[in-house]
Amino acid sequence: MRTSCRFAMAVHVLAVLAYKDGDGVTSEFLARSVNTNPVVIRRLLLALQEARLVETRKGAGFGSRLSRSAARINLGEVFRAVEQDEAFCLPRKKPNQACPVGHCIQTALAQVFGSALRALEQDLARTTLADVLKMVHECCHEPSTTGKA
Amino acid sequence: MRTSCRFAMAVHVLAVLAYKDGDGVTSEFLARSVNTNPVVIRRLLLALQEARLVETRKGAGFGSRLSRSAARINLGEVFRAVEQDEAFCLPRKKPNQACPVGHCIQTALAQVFGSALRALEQDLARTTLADVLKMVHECCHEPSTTGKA
DNA sequence: CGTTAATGTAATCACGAATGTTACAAATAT
DNA sequence: ATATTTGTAACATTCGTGATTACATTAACG
Repeated sequence: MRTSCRFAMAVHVLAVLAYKDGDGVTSEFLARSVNTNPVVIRRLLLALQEARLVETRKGAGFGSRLSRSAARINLGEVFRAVEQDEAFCLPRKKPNQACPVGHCIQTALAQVFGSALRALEQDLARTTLADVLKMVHECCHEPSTTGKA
Repeated sequence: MRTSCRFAMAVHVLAVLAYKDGDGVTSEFLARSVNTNPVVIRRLLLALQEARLVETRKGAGFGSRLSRSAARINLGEVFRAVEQDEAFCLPRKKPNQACPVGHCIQTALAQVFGSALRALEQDLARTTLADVLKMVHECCHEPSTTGKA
């Protein structure tokens, strides 16, 4: 399985917004933290806006901030906001409809995929953005960051 | 999220082998059902062989068959056999290490991803290849396949 | 107002991963 | 031996994604 990086980037962006706790953060600042282009960030923010996870304002001195507290945003929502298209993909070419298995397999796979996706989202929903922020803080305050690994 | 098609193809291939119940099936036959090239199938079969899900023999009149009964193969195993590399991907470029969030986010994400992957595989493990075969049969024997939906 | 700072968005490029294809060596049944 | 089939290398093709540039739009602030 290969996911797009959008989910990872989205969590990163939201973690920065949580870290900045209410201050407006520009797409350029976010881009420097993620190490990418501001336009990529803005595209991502559009999806997060639609899902009502962030609020964005144009104009001097603004940018984006969380629209709820970090404790009330879970990663299941983030996943849905950002990976709306089908998570599992089917082969490009349609299977051979003359073969009984080829004719029916996609229906069967749809069921399997649907269930797996629900399980995935449910697990993600158990972690909130506040949990992520806590992990970040713990990692930052670790005494030795110079170990060999 | 976008997965490769390998998992879908693998389930399709295994379903055909289950359908053929013990007979040797050639990569060419499988390729016709999946509607792809035999070499693609053979590459997939290599992974399934390593995972001890199928047995393959060279030579005239052979091919591949399941190495266990369909009821004793679950889709979690198939997923692991075929999607061995990291399911969730991180951005290509490393985040800005000077930013506290950028410095720590990957550790946090690794935990989140690990848990989500386990949940995904556990859900897949609840379905066996025999279940898939049953779904295929049910779909084939449905009286009306001509409905508008 | 006009200036400045920011987002929204279209168009296009670049890159990487996956699949598709061809070709041929190696193995095995008959 | 011959025919059949897999294993595998090498290369082409396709496709999705991220990166980049450019510019219109919006909004604060003097």
